[in-house]
Amino acid sequence: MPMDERYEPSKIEPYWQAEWDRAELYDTREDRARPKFYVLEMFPYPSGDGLSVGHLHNYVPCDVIGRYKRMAGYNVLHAMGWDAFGLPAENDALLKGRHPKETVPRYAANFKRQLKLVGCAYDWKREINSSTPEYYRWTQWFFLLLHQRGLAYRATGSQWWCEKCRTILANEQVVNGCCWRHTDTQATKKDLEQWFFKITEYADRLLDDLEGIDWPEPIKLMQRNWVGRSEGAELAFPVVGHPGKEVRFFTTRPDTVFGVSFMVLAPEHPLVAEIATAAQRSAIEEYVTAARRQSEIERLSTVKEKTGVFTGAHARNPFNGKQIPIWIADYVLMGYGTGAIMGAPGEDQRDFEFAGKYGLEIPVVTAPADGSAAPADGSAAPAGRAFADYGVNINSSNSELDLNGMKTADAIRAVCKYAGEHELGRPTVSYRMRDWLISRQRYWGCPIPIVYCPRDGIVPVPEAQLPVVLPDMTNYQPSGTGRSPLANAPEFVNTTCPRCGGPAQRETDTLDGFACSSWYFLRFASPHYDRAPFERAMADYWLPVDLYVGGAEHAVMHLLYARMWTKVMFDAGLVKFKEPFAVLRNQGMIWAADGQKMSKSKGNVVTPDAMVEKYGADALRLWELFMGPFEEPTNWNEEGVVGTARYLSRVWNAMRRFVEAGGPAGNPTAETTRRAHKTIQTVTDHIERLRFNTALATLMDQLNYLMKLSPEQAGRFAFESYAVMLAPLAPHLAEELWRALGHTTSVHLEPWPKFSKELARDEMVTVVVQVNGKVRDRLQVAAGATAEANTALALASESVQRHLDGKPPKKIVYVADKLVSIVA
RNA sequence: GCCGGGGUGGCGAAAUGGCAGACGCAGAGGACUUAAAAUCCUCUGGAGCGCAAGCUCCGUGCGGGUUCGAGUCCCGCCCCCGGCACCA
Repeated sequence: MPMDERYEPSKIEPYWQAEWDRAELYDTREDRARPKFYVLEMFPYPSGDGLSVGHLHNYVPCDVIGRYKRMAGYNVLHAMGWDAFGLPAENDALLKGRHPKETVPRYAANFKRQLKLVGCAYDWKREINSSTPEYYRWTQWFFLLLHQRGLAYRATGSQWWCEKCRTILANEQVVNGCCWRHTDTQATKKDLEQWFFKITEYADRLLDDLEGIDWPEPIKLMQRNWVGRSEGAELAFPVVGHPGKEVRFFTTRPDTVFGVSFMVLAPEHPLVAEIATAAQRSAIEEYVTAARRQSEIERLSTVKEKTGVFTGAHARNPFNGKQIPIWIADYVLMGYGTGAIMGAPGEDQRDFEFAGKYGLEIPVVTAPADGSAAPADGSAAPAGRAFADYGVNINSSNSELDLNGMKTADAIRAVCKYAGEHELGRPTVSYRMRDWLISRQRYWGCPIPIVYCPRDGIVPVPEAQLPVVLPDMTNYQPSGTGRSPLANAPEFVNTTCPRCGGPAQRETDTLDGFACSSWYFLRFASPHYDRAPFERAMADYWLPVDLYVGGAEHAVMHLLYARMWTKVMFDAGLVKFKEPFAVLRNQGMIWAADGQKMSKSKGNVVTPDAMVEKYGADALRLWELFMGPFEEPTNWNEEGVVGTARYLSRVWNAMRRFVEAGGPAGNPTAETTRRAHKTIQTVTDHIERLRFNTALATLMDQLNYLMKLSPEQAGRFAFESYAVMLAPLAPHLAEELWRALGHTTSVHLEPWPKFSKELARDEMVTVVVQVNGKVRDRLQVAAGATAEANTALALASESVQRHLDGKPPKKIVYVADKLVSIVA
């Protein structure tokens, strides 16, 4: 078929997109003779702004992998869906006065149109939307599963609250301690009964199973730090004058127990009210109120000076009988450990600062193990800071226990043993991670399938009655009471108890959006199955995900929650894998040309629509791939698209010249054949390793080479394999080239080209000759030449002789086919 | 403050411890054209030497080190980006 004189993407791209749809080219096939490959990108929230070229830096590379794997012989599952519940949609709805039920599908349709516009190949028959009853029915089902397994419970949690909005605020809606809409109104905390998932029960497994998955190390590290496992001891000191009352606390350094000079309780600690003396009461109350106004990040800031208030009460350290003051301070959090600590200022920098500020004693009980700079006995800490490292105990003994001279690790064991024998405490593991608060006082979310019955209490909605449908409210403004807008829908709230049939009320909170995204990867395996969240056989076949791609901003929460749910499913016998994502990669963020985040308000958004119109979808795709390493962030630069568009034009012209010459088998030289095979080898390797930028550079290089040859010299193999390799990268142009080469089937059904290692091997190599570390000559020699031969050639070089200047070589380093390094 | 990732031409970037700057953008010169666009060819890190082919020196944030050889490994700094957690 003859080719047009010029490459005009606007003529060919819509044609092939329609053709692929018609041929159902990207429908998932389940050919059991082929291995499966499940590639997935984190499903997006379909915003009204549509996709930017920044988003495509995730979708285009995944599309390339999906297309490549299909050609390489895999059954590929690659589908797309919408994470459509949540705060952004609800805010957008309140702002524009349009119901999310109407806007979400419209926005999603726009995303879909844009993805099709750039030629991304998804199996759209598997499209899912987390805000549809067909989907969230099963999110509710999972809630019931967790509830049934004792992993969902109710407890008090505090939430930010704005007195003017009369509504709950998300963390991100609190700016400088005030409401985002009312910058003059201090946000306060409101206590509410809410639902939690017991993710802490999975803490150790979430840590241990990181070992077996291929994820970026920084992400694994962030997860480990988030879980924050630490080993230590839980001890208890009795409160003086309050028989039966004690301060229980966790410490990682029980060895420093002889150096405790005070205790600190979190301001919220229940013991505070009981033990505070009358004289201190008002100061305490004032401090507690102030502490509750701060965000956690503020409270935990290291740059801020430590503050606290004395309760007036004392505790007795049972290890040495000392009476020590009990304080409260905001640097101790109720949510970690037991909400209390022992103050060992000689060995903990925070305690050191606190003791310094309030004139508390600073005993020293640990000395450096090497004996250097051993602090003087007594109360003065050395060098103006705590000695927090492990060392050797000093000043640490009572009549039964003598730690002096013991190394820290041994002293820890000794204290734990002693504490156990005297019922003072026990070794404990503590975690930084807290349980997952899943209640949201919002309208646009998945209703929690729970009913409150005056007779039967908390009753889960039976599975057969799912879904609990989100009512179609016209007024989803905040309720003003702190409850979700659903509380304003009596037809929703008022129901009958599933157990006794009597009048009852529905739970009005909705589920955290992270619940929807904790299982969606399973839904794609059987998206229309209506008897369970997924069809077992399909899940067994497709899961786990072979390549999961998304931004590093989801390093912790989403990925941790999805991992936890998967483990719950495993425990329930629903799936046979423990980890949902075998391989994870993070694409680099694309900033706008001005280095800022692309956003409509900044007016720096570049849309795929504009780029496709100007340069074509293939050119845009190629620039997304070529602009830099896939995992590195970079700034958008439109001028680069000119380059990839020009490259595609050159491909077109080269192919046209070849086809017009009759597409000859030709008689390529060994070198030309070698280059063709080596190109396949390199491109294959680089795509496998997600190094799309260098894969493309290799193809550009090869094109430059082919253009210097006549069609006869280049030969058919070079051009055919070239067109096939272009298929995942520039899918529209590749179809056109393939057809021009005389084929009648889609290039996307072709097998990935094979190369011969034998033929790809270099015949001639450049051996670099160095004298004293500087390059002085280059030898063009046959690959595999002997060390003797190459060394002799190197020494014979005129330039080498000149730089040796008559001196005899002292040493010669030889690297086969690479280098002769002469040291004179 | 802590943790993680970076710093290479005018720009985006290449480079298993072995030729620094592949590939592209921008720029300069030339060919084609009445002209322009498009396309094609040549040059393009800095300094110096040479009529010339070419040659020499310097150069991967800064300062040290290891090595025959360092953009790459080690130690100490500076700057930028991301994340967050004073976690007892």
